[in-house]
Amino acid sequence: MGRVPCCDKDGVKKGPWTPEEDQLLVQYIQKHGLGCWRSLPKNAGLLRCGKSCRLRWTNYLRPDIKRGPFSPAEEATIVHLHGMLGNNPSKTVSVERSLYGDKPDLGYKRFLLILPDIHELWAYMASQLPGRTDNEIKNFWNTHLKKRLTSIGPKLQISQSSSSSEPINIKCKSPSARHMVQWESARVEAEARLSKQSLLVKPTSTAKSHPDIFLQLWKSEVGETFRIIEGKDGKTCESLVSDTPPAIKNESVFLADTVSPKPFKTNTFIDTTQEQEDTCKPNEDMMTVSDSIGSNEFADSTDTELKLLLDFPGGNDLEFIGEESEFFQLP
DNA sequence: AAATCCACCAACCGCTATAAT
DNA sequence: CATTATAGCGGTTGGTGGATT
Repeated sequence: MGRVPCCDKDGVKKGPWTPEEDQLLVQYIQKHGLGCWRSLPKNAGLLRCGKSCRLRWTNYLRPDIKRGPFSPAEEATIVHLHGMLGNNPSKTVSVERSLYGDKPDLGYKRFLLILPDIHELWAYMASQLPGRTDNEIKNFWNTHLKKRLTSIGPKLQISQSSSSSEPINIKCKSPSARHMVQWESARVEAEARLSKQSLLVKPTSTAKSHPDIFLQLWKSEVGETFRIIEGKDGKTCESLVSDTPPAIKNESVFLADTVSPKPFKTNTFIDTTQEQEDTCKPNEDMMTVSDSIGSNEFADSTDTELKLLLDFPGGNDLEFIGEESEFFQLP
């Protein structure tokens, strides 16, 4: 029963590929096209397993791969997506909303507008950066961007007193950097809270089968801050969603303008003491809400050192997303 | 000049979902 | 339906080359 083995493990070469092996692989694929990786090594005269051939082709030999350094725009995209999504592979967004019993409302759909349908982070980033592979992006993040973000950490002025119970004061001049830090803080915090709650609350069958962390986020305080946002004209988010398909890009940009400032303030204080005490009060606001930031504030960026990494043309955090229509497909 | 350190990145590993038998 | 291979993913490792001591 089942399939025959893909290749016998004995006699399979490992390690770096030689130019001769590359040539054999490329020539074979050019002649026969992409097909069964299992039979490819034998047919191409390679002493490699099919998996190794596939990886070599996917990550290095593919003709549409863009080599060379990442452009600032590519860097910014990676940083921004990583800031929004993190790199936890468990953050799977399911499109099968019917699984959840309670039907998500329109506000939730809007919430998801800025959270693309991610199944795999690096693969998704690769899909947003034509010519780049997930492996390349992952390497670039691990060796360059993570380090740079760490090194500029002090410039974000995320100060924390000696007591861990003191509030974390985020003072970041760049609106986009602020937005990213704020979102990441909220996301991490919400995850921590959900994690704590999952330990405190008896697991139910429905809770166990709740794989969508974004739905949980939406139902948490973070989502709350999105749900209760008032638009510029005083309407709520939900009320802004029409039944007819909107001009997605414009609406989403507007969403970014209205949503990002409201839940957070310029100096966002996240009271960790309060957080520890409030783990069983999911409905209380955990964010200090202020109206001190509006879309106008996006014009006052002076944080040039962060700008390259974190900002986008036009000063709108999510404007770059507008270039990719895939972002705005409703789940 | 030799030894050591460090950054980079290709390749591997282990895992999961899906497809084939 | 059960079993097993395959494809594809994120995380990690290890070789290589340049920089520093």
